[in-house]
Amino acid sequence: MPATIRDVARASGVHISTVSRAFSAPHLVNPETRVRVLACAEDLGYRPNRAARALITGRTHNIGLIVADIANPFFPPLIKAAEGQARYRDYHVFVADTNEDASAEEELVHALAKQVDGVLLCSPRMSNSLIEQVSREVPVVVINRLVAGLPCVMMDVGQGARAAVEHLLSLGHRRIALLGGPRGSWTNREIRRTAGAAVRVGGAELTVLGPNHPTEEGGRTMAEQVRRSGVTAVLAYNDLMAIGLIEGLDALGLRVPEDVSVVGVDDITLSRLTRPKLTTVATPTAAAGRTAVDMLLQHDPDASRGARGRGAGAGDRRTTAQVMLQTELVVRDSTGPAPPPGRNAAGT
Amino acid sequence: MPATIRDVARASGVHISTVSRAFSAPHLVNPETRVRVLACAEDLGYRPNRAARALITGRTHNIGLIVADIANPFFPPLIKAAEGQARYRDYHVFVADTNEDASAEEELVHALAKQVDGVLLCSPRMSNSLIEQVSREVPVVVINRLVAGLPCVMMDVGQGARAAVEHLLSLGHRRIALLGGPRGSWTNREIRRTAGAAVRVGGAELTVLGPNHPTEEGGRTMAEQVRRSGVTAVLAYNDLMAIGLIEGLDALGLRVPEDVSVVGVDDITLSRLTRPKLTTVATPTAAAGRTAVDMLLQHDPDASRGARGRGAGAGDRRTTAQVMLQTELVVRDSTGPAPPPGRNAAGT
DNA sequence: ATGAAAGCGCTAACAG
DNA sequence: CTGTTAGCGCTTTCAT
Repeated sequence: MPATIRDVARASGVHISTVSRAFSAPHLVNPETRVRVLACAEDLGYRPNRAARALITGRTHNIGLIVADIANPFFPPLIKAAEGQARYRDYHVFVADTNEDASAEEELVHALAKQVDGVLLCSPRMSNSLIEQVSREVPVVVINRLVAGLPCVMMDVGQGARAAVEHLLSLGHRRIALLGGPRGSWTNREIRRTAGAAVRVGGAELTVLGPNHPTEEGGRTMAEQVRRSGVTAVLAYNDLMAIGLIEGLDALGLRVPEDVSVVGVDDITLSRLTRPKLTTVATPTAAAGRTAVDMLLQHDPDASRGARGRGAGAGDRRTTAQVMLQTELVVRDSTGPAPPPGRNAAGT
Repeated sequence: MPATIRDVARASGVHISTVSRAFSAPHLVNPETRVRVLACAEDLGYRPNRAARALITGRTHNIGLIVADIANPFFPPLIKAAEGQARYRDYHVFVADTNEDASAEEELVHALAKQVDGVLLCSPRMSNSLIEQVSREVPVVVINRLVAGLPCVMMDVGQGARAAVEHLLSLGHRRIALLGGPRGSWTNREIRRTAGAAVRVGGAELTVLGPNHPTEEGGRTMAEQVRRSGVTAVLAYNDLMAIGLIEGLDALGLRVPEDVSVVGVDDITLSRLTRPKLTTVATPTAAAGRTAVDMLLQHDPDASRGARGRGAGAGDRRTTAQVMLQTELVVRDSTGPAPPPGRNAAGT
């Protein structure tokens, strides 16, 4: 039913290879012929079949985007940015949700491999060695993880966590808890490492609580343990957990920030809308999505448009870049001066 | 580099068509041969190339999902559910974002048409006639809109709006505002129609404010007008606007629900997390996503699994169903008794 | 500048 | 049950 290249050839009185060229190598065809062919194509509503083309060129003009949980508010802005940048470069994008399951990730890469020119792995839960392995089947760019030898886009949550801790120290907090995220998360390790160092430098004390499920629920259920730990401030793995924790603390009669200060990570939209507004480490998720797409498509031969590095420092060279995007501490209302000793209900 | 059907044929000593059958029509091949072939395939890491297969079968095992704004918190749960259901049926899904632009919608359908077996149009901004037109190029299921002759999945926001208004009336509110959404939204019309009727039945007064951009910002900027209108309760087009409005009212010194009651629509995750917690009309977005996929794939010949109607009433018959999913009023903390006359700062 | 022919990876009759 | 043949829609040598 849809018009094929043959229909266009017939209508315009040329051979199909000429029609083909009119689309994919316009300079090889006589301007007049080309105009005529294109006009016929337009008339018939003809569009080259990308799949058929891919069969022979080996390039599909599709990319895959694999995320742990579409409904986690961290991802949609990243997906949106990646999809936008991809389509700007004339690529379509498959989105797949793994439900936080590492084996689903692997299966998905294999299933998608033949249909895409590359895959974006967002905050993968797979092991590094598995990532390296699948990257031999299809080009991969990893987001939110450092994998040697592979192109990676990271956000410098380490720096952000340090800034957060220093902020808390400057407010007089001396007993700080880290509400950890999921096992196997690179981000989680980074936060833990740098927060640990910063707390040590400040001569304070860090209690690590976790690992936890990176959700609001995960945060809420930890409220009791936070209270018992006797800390006056908490740095959470992400905003969702921070918000859940605030709710949980509230239910226990602890006020934020009067009794306990809470800092999140990500700066999802939600964090501006809760009360108190959340102090958090803002991560450039949209930029990460764009940059990752640019890195994946960096060798695209027919990059007609948008080819040159938008998105911070993807680099034009034929190198396997590893990009670290900067983060920023956004101070809002969930952090405040440490309460005077004895005021916190700790342990009682 | 990746193994082809020919490699498998060579390795297992059979003709390629036997390999093909081993995968797509297993019952037509001798069990022993099949086992051997499958083993070789496994060894070589062979996977049928879906695109090549599609070229001849005409079915891609892909679907397209076109949404106005991935980052709008209403959509991710829908996308997640649709993607999950699609993959459960062994389909991959393209996701595309139109940035609320009708012409982008149309273009996207055309661009995707050849690569998918069908498209889900989520809350389309296109005109009905345009939708009908594109539906001749590729099968379409429409979500959140009624288009004659096409399969549609709707949520009964009308019923929900009525329930919301009745809730407000029972709290003593007599002057109610409707904070409208975007022009061209079917949902918006439904809410307006039924809310109008319910208010009339209750002998109260309805002020319509809008249309507005369906965002938090859209709600916030209307706060002043809401105050001037002198109403004691507001029904907003969606939760985002309701939350924005609450913020705006707060900035004007009006308390929710003491001075003004506010009801949203959608029950996005956020509405449980703001203060006050939002009273809202919960829409079954995940069910809508699943149902729409089931309707789209209803004639799938090789529905090996998940074929029979999960998802409310998609129906097995060869009909063009139009499904209306039920909504539910969730009463939380943003609604309360109407303030005694004179207490509201209206008009002053 | 254009046409002819071969073939990408696969499935679908049709024989046998 | 398995092999043969043709061909899906397109690009790409190779001629002309």
